Amino acid sequence: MRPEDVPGLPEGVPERLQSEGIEELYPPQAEAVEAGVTEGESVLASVPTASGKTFIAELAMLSSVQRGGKALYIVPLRALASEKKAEFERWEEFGIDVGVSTGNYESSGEWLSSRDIIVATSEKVDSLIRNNAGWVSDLSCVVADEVHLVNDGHRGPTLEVTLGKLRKINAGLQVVALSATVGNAEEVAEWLDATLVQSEWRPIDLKMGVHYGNAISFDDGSQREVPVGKGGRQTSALVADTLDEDGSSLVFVNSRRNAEAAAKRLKDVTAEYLTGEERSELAELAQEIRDVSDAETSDTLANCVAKGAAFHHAGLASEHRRLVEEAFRARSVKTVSATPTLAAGVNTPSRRVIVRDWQRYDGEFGGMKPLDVLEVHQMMGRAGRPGLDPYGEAVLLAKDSETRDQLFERYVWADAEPVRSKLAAEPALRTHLLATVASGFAHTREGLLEFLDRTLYATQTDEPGRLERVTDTVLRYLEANGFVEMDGDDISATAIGHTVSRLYLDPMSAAEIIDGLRWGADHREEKLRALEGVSDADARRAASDAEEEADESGGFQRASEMVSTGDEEGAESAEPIETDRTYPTALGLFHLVSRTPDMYQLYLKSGDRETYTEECYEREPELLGSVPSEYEDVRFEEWLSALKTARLLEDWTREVDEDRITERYGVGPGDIRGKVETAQWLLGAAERLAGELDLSSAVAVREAKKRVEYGVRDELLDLAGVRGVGRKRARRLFEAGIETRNDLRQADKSVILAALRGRRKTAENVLEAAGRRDPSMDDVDESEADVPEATFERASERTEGGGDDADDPQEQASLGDFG
DNA sequence: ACTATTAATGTATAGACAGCATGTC
DNA sequence: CTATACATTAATAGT
Repeated sequence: MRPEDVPGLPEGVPERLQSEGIEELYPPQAEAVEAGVTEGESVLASVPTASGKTFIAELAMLSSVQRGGKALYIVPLRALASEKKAEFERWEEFGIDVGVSTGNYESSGEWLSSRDIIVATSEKVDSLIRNNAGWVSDLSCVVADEVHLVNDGHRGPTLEVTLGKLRKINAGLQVVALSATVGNAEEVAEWLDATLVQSEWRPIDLKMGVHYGNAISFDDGSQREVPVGKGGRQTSALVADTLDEDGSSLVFVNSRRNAEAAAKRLKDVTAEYLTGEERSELAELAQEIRDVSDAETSDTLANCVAKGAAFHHAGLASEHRRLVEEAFRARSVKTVSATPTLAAGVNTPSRRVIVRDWQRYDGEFGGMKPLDVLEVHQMMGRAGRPGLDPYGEAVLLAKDSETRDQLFERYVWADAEPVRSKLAAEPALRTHLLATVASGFAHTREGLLEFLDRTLYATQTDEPGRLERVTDTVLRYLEANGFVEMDGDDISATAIGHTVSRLYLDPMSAAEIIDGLRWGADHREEKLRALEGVSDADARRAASDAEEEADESGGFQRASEMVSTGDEEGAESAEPIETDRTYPTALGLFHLVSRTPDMYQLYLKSGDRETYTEECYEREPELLGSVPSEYEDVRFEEWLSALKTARLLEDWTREVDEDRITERYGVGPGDIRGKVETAQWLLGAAERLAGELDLSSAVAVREAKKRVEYGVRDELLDLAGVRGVGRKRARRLFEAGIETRNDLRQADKSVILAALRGRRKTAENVLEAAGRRDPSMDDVDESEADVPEATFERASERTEGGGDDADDPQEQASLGDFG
């Protein structure tokens, strides 16, 4: 089938496709068109990765808009939203507007209702439905990308319920579901009332195989000799072998540490193959990576990248990830060792994919658990760059012939598992039942059950009555916590229930927050009294901490870090501002939101149990709730890991350097970012709840939220709110005597200029943002700045350990990252 | 006695969505 | 109840 044979497309589109080089549709695409995707028919396309699934969706959306409709494209990750948007924007010349809506980004300009194609995550769509976004009922076509994710226990139910709601709101809605090849595609298609288009066809051939001994055996019976050499490392040999043919490779491993370790080893392999030009290109990239963050991870990554290897995992800052992905696509980075992040994320094809680890530790399982076939197939599907490679190679590694046979059996020959709905789990139903009631999809128990009956879960349950039972349990929970009211058969959401639903909170999180804030209000006087003594104890502890660190640190670098910490915490004890004025304290609130099911908690390492047990009793007066008994193992442990998370957030708001935080909590820069973002969201929700329930803590919550947002102590809140001023500049200004926004308007310009390290343009922007009448720095003399410059040097040493020669863009990098 | 190699022991384990109101150099 | 890779430390062999 050729583009001009496709019915229903806007005029000019087939010509445009031909100019893009599309002469002939891929077989699955043609099949989808025959099934009527461009004529409003629902279709489930279950085909391998990278075989033109998105194009099927595009055809459907274009034809739907052509008929006067509006399309929604649901993506599984925020990072994919912008990628898809950019892809769809090439249709703008045909009068098609594209908009994006995710938690952190919304298309500016016109309202989404004026857009023809909207790209959003499933959670965002769910949220928009809960908040009655008008355009939702105008939809004529919805695309669900990676629909097999309904199998995911955490996020699957949202996709499932959202699709159900969209179809209920809009009878006759065309559903185009895109899925990897799964075991029960028919069943999924049936659920969606869609025609199934299933195919194993790929635009580039994929050879799957297992490496064992000195050769890879492929599924087509062929063999390729790849001797392991003296190092005995299969991965190194395979990467070198690919490089001999000028190809890149992607290595999937099962932990962050392994990803980093593998990259460190592989850099010695890749270094051999670099040209001089590549070297200098990579050196530049390495510097960019270092500039993203001053954490150790950043340095390690830069060192690897300089030699042509990289690692990729969720502990990296998103900027890091982007740089690595881009460099890999541009082929300057020769190999990337990655955790599964990369298999799910943006498109990063590679000549050869090496699935080194096919088992992963699973705490619940209690050991190493083999990965799902689907997951391994996703990784292997990254092999082969369209138009560049003759074929892709995906290789598993085996140490003995037995494992080799087992791997062939388990992954190479095997079909993917069936997709199974995870909707009947309590946490999922808690959220979705409340939302279903609150947004008026059902107002009786029967109505709820009827709605649930249309989900995938209902079509595949083998345990009749289970859904009904869990529904009743959840309804009782929601009623007991005051989120719904039941009057006979009638169920309605309370005011607070509506709020919780709209805030997109797990009702259990909301309950925890409300309980905590109320508990705080009840114990306010008593706790404030207990806190009187705390600032001294706190100071003593801080001082002894600093000494300890001084003892164990040798060498120049450590010593300088030590100085910075000691000084910084010393400053704190001199001026105990956090614990004596407000209640609840920031730590108390951080702990509260951290023990919520919406916060992914930090893992307690060995020794942490003791550390945080001690910390817990010291800071007990600040915590909003009574400490669980140490004998209640699980509850106590959760309490402690929430405390650890809270301490990380507290450090962040005490202006502790990023690299100190990563070191202290054993996390990466990306994790800090994630925690900060989540805390910001939850504190925002807490503020709303406190306001709605008339709790006096709303002000304290707001301040804690602001402090997390800017990453500063409270005395900098005013300054950090000025555009162009982040935690570092605010601190400098403050130390130079500029303490408020008003000071920025009034103070001597030379002082300000000096605090901003003599950067005139920056200073002007800052002054303008602060509303100063005469922001110009033209008449300010460099020499006048001499005296305050000295003041500033001291200030800089105090907060940053001195010796910080960072350029403006560098300082701002971390700001932008976290802001 | 001292270093190089190896064995024993310890340790840690993937990922990432959402409110609201505006805007980084 | 289940594993594995890496890092660190202790033990052993070799010089």
